[in-house]
Amino acid sequence: MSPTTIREVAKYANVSEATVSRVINKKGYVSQETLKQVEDAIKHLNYKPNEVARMLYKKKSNTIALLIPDITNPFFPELAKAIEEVAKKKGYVVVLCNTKSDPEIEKKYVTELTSKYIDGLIIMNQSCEDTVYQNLPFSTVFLDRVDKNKSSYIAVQNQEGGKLATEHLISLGCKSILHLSGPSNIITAVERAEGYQTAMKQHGLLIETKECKYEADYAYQMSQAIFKDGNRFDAVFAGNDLIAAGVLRAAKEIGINVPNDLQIIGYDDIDLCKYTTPQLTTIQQPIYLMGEKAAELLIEKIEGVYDVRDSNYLLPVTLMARGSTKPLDSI
Amino acid sequence: MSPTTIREVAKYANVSEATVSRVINKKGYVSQETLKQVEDAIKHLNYKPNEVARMLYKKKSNTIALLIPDITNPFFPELAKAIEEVAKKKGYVVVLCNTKSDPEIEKKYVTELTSKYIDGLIIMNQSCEDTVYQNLPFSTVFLDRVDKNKSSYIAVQNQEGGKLATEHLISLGCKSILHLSGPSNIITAVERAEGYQTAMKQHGLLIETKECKYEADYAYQMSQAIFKDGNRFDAVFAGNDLIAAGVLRAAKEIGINVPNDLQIIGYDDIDLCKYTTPQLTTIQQPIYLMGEKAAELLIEKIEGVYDVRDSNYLLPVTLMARGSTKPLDSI
DNA sequence: TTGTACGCGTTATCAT
DNA sequence: ATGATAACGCGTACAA
Repeated sequence: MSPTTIREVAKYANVSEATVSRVINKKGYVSQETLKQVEDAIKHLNYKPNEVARMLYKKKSNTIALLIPDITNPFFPELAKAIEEVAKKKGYVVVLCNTKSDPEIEKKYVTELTSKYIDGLIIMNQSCEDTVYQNLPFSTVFLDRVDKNKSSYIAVQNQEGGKLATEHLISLGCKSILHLSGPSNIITAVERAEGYQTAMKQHGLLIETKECKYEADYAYQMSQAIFKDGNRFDAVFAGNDLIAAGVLRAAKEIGINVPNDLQIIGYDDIDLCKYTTPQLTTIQQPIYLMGEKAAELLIEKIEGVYDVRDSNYLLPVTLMARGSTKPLDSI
Repeated sequence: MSPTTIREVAKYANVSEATVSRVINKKGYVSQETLKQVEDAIKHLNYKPNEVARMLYKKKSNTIALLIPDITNPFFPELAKAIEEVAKKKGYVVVLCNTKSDPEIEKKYVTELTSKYIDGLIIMNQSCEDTVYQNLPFSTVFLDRVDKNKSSYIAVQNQEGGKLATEHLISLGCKSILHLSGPSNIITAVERAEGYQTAMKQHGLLIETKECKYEADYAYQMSQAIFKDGNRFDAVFAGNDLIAAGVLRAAKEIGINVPNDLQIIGYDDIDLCKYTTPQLTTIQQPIYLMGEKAAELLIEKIEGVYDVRDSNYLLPVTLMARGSTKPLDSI
C-alpha cells in the first residue's frame, strides 16, 4: 500500500496542494471553512507528510546520529538513553550507528550520514583520523574526548580518573598494581593509562600495563593466563567495568580472594558493578550528565541563531568504593 | 559546507547530469573518454550522491528499522548486533528505535517510519495493538512473538522455556516456587508464566506469580520486600536474567544462601549470567540465531521477486545449569 | 484567502 | 553515446 500524497488530499478536499501544505504546517492564511475541509480529508485519507520529500526540500531531517563503539557494552546504551531523552524532548530522532571501534566502519558511517541530511552527529570514542570530521555539512559534538581541533566536545577527566583509582589502591597499601587498559586506539583508554602511570611514578612503583579489550570474556581469558602460574599482583586497575568483571571472575575461579589477596577497581560504574560478588569498586563517570550535555550542546549548535562558539565541558569523576577493594579504615 | 550536487559535477565535466548519473550507477552506455572525465570530476569535487533525493525517487532507502523495548537490557543489544551483521552483509543499514515497551512510543515510531521509506521493520516484543502493523507500506517481521495475523515471525518456545525452568526446579526438590514474571503487556512474559503454571499444576504445586519489570534494580527492591519478613520460597523462576540478578543480590545481602536455601533460574542467558556469584542458571535463548533468522527473513521479504509467503520459525530453548541451582546429581 | 509554478537532487524515459 | 526533461512529494515565493 503506497501512502497518500498531498496531491490526493488536495483533490479530495477540492483545494490546491499549497493550501494543504499551509494546513499541515500551520503557516499562512487559510479560512476556517477550508481548514475544516482539509483536515477532514487528511483524517479520512490518513495522510502523513512524506518526511523524505520534506528533507529534500528543507535540507533538514530532525535527526541526530550517534556513533557508538560497542552496543553490547552497557556503558553506551546508558549514555545513548540519556541522549535520546533530551533529543526527543526537543523534537529530534536519534539514530544509532555501531562502529565497533573500527576506523573503517566509522569512516563509512560518516560519509553515508553526510548524504542523508542528518542535522548533527555525536561521536563517542572516536577511533578514526580527525580529517574525517572536517568540513562536514552538519554539527558535531565529541563525547569522551578532549579537543584537538577546537570543535565542541564533552570530555571526562580521564587522567584524573586513572590517577584517582591508582592512588586509592596505593593508599590501601598496594605496591604491585597491574593496569589492564582498553584498546590503545581509543583516546580515553590512553588517558586513563597515563593517569595510572603518573600516580605510579609519583610513588616510585613499577608500571605494568597490558592492553586488553573492553570485553568481559576477553578480560577473563587474559586474566586466567596472567594468574596461571601464580599471582604476583596485589591489585588490578581495569580500564573499564567489563574488564574488572572478567578479572574478578578469573580470580575467584582460581581461588584468589578478592579483596584480601587481590583488589580490583573498574571504570564507568555501570549497573553490573552492583551485581557481582563482591561488588565492584569503580571510577564513576557521570553517564547521564555526559549524555545530557552532549545532546544539549549539539542541539544548541544545530539551532543556534547566534553564532554558537564551540563550548566544551570537562566533567568530573568520582570514586565509588565497594567490596572489590578493602575499606579505607581497615588500613 | 553544502555538499556537491550532480549538477556541479556535470558542469565541471562538461557533460549532462544524465551522463553523470549513468556513471554513478554504472547503467547505460558511456564512452571511455567521458567516463574518465566524469570520474575525475567526481573525485575532484568529492561528490557523493544525495541519498535523500535517491530515496524520494526510488522509494527505497536500504534501511531497516528495529523496534527495541529497552536498549539497556543487554539481551536486546546482543540481538541487535546479530541483526546488524546480517543486514550490513546484504547492504542494509540498521536504525535502532527505543520504544521502552511503551505502546504510545511504539506506535509513534511506526507512523514516523512509514513516512521515511524504510524498507523493512523488525519488531521485538510488540507492546501495542496489532492494528498498528496492518497495511504498512514496508515489510515486517516479528521477533519473539507468535503469530496472530499470519504475518512473518521468529518465535521462541516461551511456554516450553517456562516449563523447562520450572520442572528443573521441581526435579531438584523444590516445592514452593515463586515466579517473578515480566510485564504482562509483553506476550513472551505471559507465555513464560503460562509454562510455569502448567508445570506447577501438573505437579500439584501452588502457583505464586508476581509481576515485575525487566530491570535488575527493580527486581532487587521487590525481592528485598519479599524477603523482608523471612523467605518462604525454596526457589525463584525469574522472567529474565536481570530479574534473576536482582533476586540473587537481595538474597545474598539478606543472608539467604544460594543455591542451598534458595535456587534461582533466569531467562535469556545474557553475558551477565557468568559474572555473578554463583553464576546464574538460566533458560538459554538462541540470541544470535534469532537475530540472524529475523534479518534474513525480512530481507527475503523485501527483495523477494517471487511471492515470499510468510514463513515462520519457532526456535528452541535450552537449560543452562550453573551455580544458582543445585547440581542434579546432588539429589 | 487561495492557486500557480518552481526548486530541492536524483533517476529514467525518450529523443537525438 | 549523450542530452533534455519529467517525475518523486513537498514547501514557498509570487501572483491573483
